[in-house]
Amino acid sequence: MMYPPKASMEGQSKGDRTRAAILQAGLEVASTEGLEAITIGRLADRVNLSKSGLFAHFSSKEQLQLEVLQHGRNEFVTRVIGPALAETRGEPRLRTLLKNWLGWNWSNDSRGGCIFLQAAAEYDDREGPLRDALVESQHDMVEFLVGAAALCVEEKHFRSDIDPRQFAFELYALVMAHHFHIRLLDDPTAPKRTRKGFERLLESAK
Amino acid sequence: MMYPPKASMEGQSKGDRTRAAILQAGLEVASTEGLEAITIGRLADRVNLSKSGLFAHFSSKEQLQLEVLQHGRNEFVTRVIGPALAETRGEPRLRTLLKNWLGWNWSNDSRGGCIFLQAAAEYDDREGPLRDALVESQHDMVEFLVGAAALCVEEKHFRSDIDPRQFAFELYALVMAHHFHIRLLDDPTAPKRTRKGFERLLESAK
DNA sequence: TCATTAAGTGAACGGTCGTGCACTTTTTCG
DNA sequence: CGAAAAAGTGCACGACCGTTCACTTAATGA
Repeated sequence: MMYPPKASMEGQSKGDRTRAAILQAGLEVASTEGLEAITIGRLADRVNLSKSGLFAHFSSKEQLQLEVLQHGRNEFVTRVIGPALAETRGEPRLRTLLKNWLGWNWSNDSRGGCIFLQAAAEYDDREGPLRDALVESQHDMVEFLVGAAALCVEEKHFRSDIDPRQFAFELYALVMAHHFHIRLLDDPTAPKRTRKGFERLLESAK
Repeated sequence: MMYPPKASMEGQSKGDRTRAAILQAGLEVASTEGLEAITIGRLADRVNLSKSGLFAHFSSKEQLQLEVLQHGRNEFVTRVIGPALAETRGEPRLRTLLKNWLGWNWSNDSRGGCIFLQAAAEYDDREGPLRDALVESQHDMVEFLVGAAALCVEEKHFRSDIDPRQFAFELYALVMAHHFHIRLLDDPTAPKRTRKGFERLLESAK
């Protein structure tokens, strides 16, 4: 009796805990460097496992990547979508969404990346299950934005002739530009510009 | 005397022609799959050379990538920036710029990619000469946009209180969203939405 | 507690990568 | 034409990759 599982880990076997640690480490790597940058050896070092020890948790590297992506979706729902849904429909929800979305990052340093935007560049030209899963997640994301914009129309926060899909397109555009300016150009004014663009977008929809 | 150089290639040695073919092939690969997807062997096959034969033209793979990126910059200037500069300053120049920008692609199929946006995702977290070169090119790009917007103010096409840098941010945002929707989501309405966003952007600046 | 099962290890495989080198072939030019 | 220089080849190397497998170690539950 040396290292009994802590009470806080109740109901989780050792394997489950290790698996969770792997997926979390994978998400961190994928968010900054991409899903293709995930390497069994590198990830094994990060969680203090041997290559084969880590590999044994998954049937293939692709399966590992798929589960990392799914973990990213879960975390995004928890940290961004959920808080927005808890807000009043219409404009307030949209504002909460953007706030949490811009704070959605994973790395330890101050320039965290987005696993979805990284993966989008990696799989926009490649076929296979990973691309399919990514496309599905981004389709869902767009549809959520469209729905959120449609609610603004419904709640009379927007004019009735506003096209929710066009609104969603332009909102996502701003978030992408934010990511680009922060991460590549290291531009500290990016959040301010993103919010300003957002305000203009809202204003022209009213 | 079997295969004399054609007259059209006058002034170019065989080595120069091979080099140009390599850079062009490299640009095609980099535009769709990224600069990191460039592999000596793959590129050698594409231009019918042996690995070492191709390698002999460059001092390292990194140097090859740098030259491919530079080739991309040159092509972008020729095909996008140039035609815009030939147009009247202000709004007409901006419209020409966007038109050619959206047509800026390199692949054979209908979903050509942009070497800069691909590379942005690849190097936004990595240090080194490649990132430096990319950042410089994108900095220049942004400054060109800022200048083009500033000319709109100067020509009284825009209100005098319009911030050119904010305008540039939002314009680039639309182009990024275009790329994303075309390539990942395979959305044929992307050009229409991009132009609609552009019109709204212009309208709110007048 | 102790046998059963789960979790993790280490070495090895075939494959691809960038790079170096000795060599052959082709181009170039006096 | 023929020699010098340029261009291209073939092979090998060390490093890292994903994956397999026989094995050891640790966790689990009756």
